[in-house]
Amino acid sequence: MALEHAILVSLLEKPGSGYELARRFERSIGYFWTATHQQIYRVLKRMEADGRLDVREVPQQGRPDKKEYSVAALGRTALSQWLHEPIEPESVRHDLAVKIRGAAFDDPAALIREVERHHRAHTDRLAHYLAGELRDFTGAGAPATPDAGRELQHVVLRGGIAYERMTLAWLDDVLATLHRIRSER
Amino acid sequence: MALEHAILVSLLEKPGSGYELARRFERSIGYFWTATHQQIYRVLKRMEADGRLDVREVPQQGRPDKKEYSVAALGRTALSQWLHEPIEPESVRHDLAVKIRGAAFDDPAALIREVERHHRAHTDRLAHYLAGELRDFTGAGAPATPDAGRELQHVVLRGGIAYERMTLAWLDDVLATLHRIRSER
DNA sequence: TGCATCATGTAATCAGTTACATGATTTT
DNA sequence: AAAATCATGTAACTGATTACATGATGCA
Repeated sequence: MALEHAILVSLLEKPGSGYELARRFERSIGYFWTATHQQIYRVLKRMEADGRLDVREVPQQGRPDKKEYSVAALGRTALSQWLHEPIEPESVRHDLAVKIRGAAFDDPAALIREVERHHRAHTDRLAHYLAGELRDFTGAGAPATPDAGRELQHVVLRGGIAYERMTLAWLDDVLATLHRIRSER
Repeated sequence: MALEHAILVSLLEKPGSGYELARRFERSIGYFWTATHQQIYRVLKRMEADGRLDVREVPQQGRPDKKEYSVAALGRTALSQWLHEPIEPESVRHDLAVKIRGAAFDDPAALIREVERHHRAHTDRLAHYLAGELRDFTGAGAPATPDAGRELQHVVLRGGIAYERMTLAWLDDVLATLHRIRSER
């Protein structure tokens, strides 16, 4: 269960409420782990009950009060322990690949639109990552000699960028293949 | 739920038993969708009850009897319908990236072994994919003018190869970063 | 004799998604 | 006046994993 660990990492980087975590899972942390607010609230509650997190009620003006979570000693040791355990290289789940192979039993040309849609989504995501990289790591405002934490954040972001670039190149390949199949029959 | 659809595609390519499907999910289909035999048997039973699959008891000699599943008319239309529905570009779940960011709060150097282990696993997987490509698509025994089905299988496999290559390059980047961090402090 | 392969399943649990629900404030 | 943002949750369901369970054949 890496959601708990992703939450621990995010709260170590900066304490925050369930709502704020849900935001982060749409941004930075969400580049490599997704979660909805429903899931987050449930897990936060459990982790607090288990003593992994501390909560603090923060009254706010002009906004509803929030519960600010931070990592307790137990949470830190849980994370440390997980970091020292080996994990399995993840198994892939790729719907679009299932569709592409399924298209052999249907109309392959009908998939072109869908693949183009995915291409646009990945183009957007890549632009978003690159903007983030410029803002946080390679731009004028970024520190010249980053600490270990920033270096690690950056290498993870570079992974996201490499993934999106690879995916776009592959989607080009898929589109070329679909066009070829359409013109051949 | 793409498991149902992955099963439909696999059974359209070739009918087979739950056991055989479980094998395939460790090989070809498993390149982009994983499932264990427990899951497969459960889903097969449900799909048969829903009329999407036909079953045939096949007596065997020297082996236990098996139930051979094949796609029924209802299954074909279900697949066709799914192929025409748009799906969301998948959300990523990447444990190792969580670990890498978490390492900032622990000992980054301790991750080097783990990353090296992943590197080896991906090297093996790439070799496996490349061997499959040579055997089925680019080698001497492969047909010179493949049909649409084979072309689509090949482009999916090329995606797997591209993914493994990208991952290996990124893991090199991660290792270089971890070594740099270790030597800097 | 013991291990690997073929073959099929149940039960319990955990993780994740979807739908429903509320209510204040701020911006258009 | 309506829509978006901030903020937190419950309930039901679906999907996935882990553990348990059985039994035959074939090979070393």
